Amino acid sequence: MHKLQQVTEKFLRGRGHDRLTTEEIGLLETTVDRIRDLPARQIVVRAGQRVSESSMLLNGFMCRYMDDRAGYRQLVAIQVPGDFVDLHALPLERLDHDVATVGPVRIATWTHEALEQLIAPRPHLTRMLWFSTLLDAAIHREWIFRLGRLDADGRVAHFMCEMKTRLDMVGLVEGDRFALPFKQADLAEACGLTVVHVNRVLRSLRERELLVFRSGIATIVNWPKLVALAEFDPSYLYIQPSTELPAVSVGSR
Amino acid sequence: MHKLQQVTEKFLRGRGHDRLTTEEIGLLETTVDRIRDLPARQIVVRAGQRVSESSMLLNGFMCRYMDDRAGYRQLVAIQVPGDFVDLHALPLERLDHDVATVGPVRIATWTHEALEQLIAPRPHLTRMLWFSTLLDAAIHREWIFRLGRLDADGRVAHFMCEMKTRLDMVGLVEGDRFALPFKQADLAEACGLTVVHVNRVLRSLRERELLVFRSGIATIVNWPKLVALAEFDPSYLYIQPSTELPAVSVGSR
DNA sequence: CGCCCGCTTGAACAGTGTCAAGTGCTGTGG
DNA sequence: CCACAGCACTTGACACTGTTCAAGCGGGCG
Repeated sequence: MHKLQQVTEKFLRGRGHDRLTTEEIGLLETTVDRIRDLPARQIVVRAGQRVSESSMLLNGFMCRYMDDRAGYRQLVAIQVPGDFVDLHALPLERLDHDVATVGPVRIATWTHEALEQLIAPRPHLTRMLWFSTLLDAAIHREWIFRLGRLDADGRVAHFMCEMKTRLDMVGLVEGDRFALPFKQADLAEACGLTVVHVNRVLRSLRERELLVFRSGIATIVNWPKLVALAEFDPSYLYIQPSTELPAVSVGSR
Repeated sequence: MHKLQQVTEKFLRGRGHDRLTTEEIGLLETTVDRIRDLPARQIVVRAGQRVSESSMLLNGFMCRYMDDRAGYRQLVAIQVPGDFVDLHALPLERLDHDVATVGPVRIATWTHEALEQLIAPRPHLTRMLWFSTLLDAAIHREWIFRLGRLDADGRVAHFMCEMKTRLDMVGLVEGDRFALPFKQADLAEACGLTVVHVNRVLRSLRERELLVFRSGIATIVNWPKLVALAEFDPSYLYIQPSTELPAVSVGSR
């Protein structure tokens, strides 16, 4: 039905020690329930809701977030192409947060029924999916660090370093530039800051010639300095050190 | 070797929809590699280190943390009795953070070899272990919310609400009091604050008659007000709503 | 053309950090 | 038994980071 690797092409690309087998890839490809396009800023899953399918993001950006009492959002995760967006819903059954698109996206969806049948007799595949949910957890931890220990400049810089590195792994960085369909308000929600202050931070980063972010395009101007400001160490992304992969450069440290 | 449920007694207690079978419990009990006592403030795993065993916390408190450039720590997780401390190391193989004891602890350890043999032919057990690592991820997300959206009072209050609720599930709350072998400096590291400010927050919570925390004992004075200040909604802890469990009260909302 | 949304800027203010000093308890050695 | 050292905690004064409130700008789209 779907060409081999059409859907899973970017999944776990460059991550971890281990790899999906060709058979596992084929099985995932053929058991996809459907592929859908969704518009920007659409809520896909509501917190507390029972979930019976999980999706992989093929194109675009999605986010997961929680609301505070005043209705302000705190993003708790960003998903980029190749990420399983809500695979954790398979063991958890319901989610503790909302899931929404940022820009327009294309997603592939599996029913939990199909996934369960697929993984039950396949410990290795199960392990790979488990691993992918733990990558998200590792990123969560780094976000805790970011919010708990970095100042505003560092937070925004760190966020950008992470995005650059993750997008690089799936081939979505061109030279020193990458597309990021975020408003300043979205950055604010990701970094625990106000829009006004994010604006000032971006100006500061631009004036210090570290990074330019304008109209959804981020341009890295001085990667080493940005990394230093962000105290960014990509080891939490579990990037495969050696690589027989198609040229996917991995942001230097 | 170990009496049934001696080790796993508190594991996943009151959590989630599903449950370990008696057989699975027995298998976990009999495959424990060893049980150890460790002193307070001992580092157990270093970030980046290859890990070949995972431990369940039987008594005491452990934490996971990351260091910033200046050497200050940011706690990214607290483990309480019944938690698998570093089970995520099984799929991840190495960890992106340090693991240490807070007070003195007792832990049970399984080799990854044993766990792998155990889970390979057992999809349901695998699922339960996967689930338990995702509970940690859900807590991570709530910590992101806590740090991103709450002020200092709210953060400390939220932290205390979470501890109270989690400890309640494993029977470690007596009335409105529970032991928490934390220094104010530890709270600071968990809440992204300075020690000085944690001290002021604790005074404020005490004076407002919400919570008293002194010499490692937390006393809830006004739970509803504390919960409100913390914007605490325990649904992220995936507490089992119905319960045929031995009387384990679950902090009211 | 004009409106709206996202971005930008300024000024005043609040919350938290920093620095510095001091208190009180506990354990230890004289 | 007391003195003292060390550590956790406490408090005050002040600086600074980030927020709040308010206003203005600019470009894309109906």
